[in-house]
Amino acid sequence: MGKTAENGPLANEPGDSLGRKKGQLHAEAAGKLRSMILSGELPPGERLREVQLCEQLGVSRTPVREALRTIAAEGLVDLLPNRSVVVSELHAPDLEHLFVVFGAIEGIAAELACQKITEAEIGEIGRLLAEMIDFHTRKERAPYMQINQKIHQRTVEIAANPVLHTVWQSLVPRVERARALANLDTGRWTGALFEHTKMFTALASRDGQLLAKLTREHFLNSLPFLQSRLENDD
Amino acid sequence: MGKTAENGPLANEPGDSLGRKKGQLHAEAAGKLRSMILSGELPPGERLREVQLCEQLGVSRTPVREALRTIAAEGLVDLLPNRSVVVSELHAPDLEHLFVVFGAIEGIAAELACQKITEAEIGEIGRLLAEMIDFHTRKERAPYMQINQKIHQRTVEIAANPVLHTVWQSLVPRVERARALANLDTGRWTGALFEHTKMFTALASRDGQLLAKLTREHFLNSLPFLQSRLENDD
DNA sequence: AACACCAGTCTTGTATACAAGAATTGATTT
DNA sequence: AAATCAATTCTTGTATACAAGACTGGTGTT
Repeated sequence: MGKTAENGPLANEPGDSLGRKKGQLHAEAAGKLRSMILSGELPPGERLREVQLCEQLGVSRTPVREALRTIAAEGLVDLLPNRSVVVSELHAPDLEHLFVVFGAIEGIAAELACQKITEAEIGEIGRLLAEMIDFHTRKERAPYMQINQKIHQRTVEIAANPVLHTVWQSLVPRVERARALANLDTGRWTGALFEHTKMFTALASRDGQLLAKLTREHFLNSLPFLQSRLENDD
Repeated sequence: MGKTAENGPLANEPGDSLGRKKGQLHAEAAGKLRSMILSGELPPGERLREVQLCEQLGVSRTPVREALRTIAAEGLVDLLPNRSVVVSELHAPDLEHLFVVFGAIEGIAAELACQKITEAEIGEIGRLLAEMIDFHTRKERAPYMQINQKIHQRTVEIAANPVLHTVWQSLVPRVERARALANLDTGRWTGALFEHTKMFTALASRDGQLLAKLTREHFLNSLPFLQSRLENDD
């Protein structure tokens, strides 16, 4: 009977050389679910049955349910009362709303970051950008996206405004999901990279006004690619 | 021993004339916890023990834990791994962070509202402003605050961006609490009112840039009054 | 043949039991 | 007397059991 959680992918074996912390299965489950949704493995509209997720994640329903609450608050899934939870849809009009707001948020972050950034941090971002360019030339999309995300995250951290950080965090999963789609277009991918280099120049010279403007444009430029892609799929 | 959930405050009595649906205790618990935190009943830094919350809310640990995950994703509490959940802090320095972000959010709302507002809506806001001025001259602060809040809310609604609306709603309770304090100062009260009239002029002439600027300033001007007041209390 | 109704099944919602990780207190040692 | 360690207690993390609400398929009636 109880064969559920003994050796699932999240279970940490005794000989786990990574020294992974135990506990917090719900956090790990939330992470897993996030990436499953962002990767498209769980497409929009998909009904998520709890027991099925339990089997896939190798944990019981309790952490799965808690994880679902977490990602529901992040807007990745919708909770239907007494019915299955479903992966939330990404409609084209909603996307414009999201990107307008998110661009503005990152714009504020950009301005604040320019005021507060240190030389060491400029160097750090520069190294990340170099890595990202590298992955782009090698056409390795997954690592590229990871570094891209890291640059945006570090910028918000450097802005050093916890309220801003919280708001940003609440929006970023949805944006991340959309961005994953957008960069499937190779032309936009290169364009986005070019914009990033311009943004770095503005950051390095601490031109907050310019960086904010570039940041807002960066998001608005991605929008049409996303929207056209959404129209095809859904 | 099982006396926990039979008659807690969340249990819906048979004679409940509201016809409230059963189930969804976790959602109700989340709502209760939200208002307890926003009202200050659960002050920042407070350690939340699950069983204690269970007794207060009259439910078992399962919905309480799910509710905690929800409001944690909203940033109201911090989840310490294997330790108690604590209400997230917000002191005087944080207040500046809050107002910078909130001012920017309302600034975006202002710009969007200027693009979309109808003549009828301009009239509506104008009437609200007139009412507010009336309450100010009569020194009736509570109704003044209510109208004030209504004007800001209508502006965000007119902006017609659901993402923006959600973000705004997540921040407004904290701002509202702070604003209640700030207007205790009569000088600032009059100043705020004057700013509101200028903001209305900008809105009526659909000058989004100007309105956004005035809005941001409106919040920044309130800040010093609040901060001095917080230093005394906490 | 179409519709309504009922039973069986599936899925979620909640409570509780159990285990493991922290914190605390008291005793023992130096 | 102070510090350290051990044992108790407290708290969180996870699994499972049970109940109640939705879905599905089939049967009977019109």
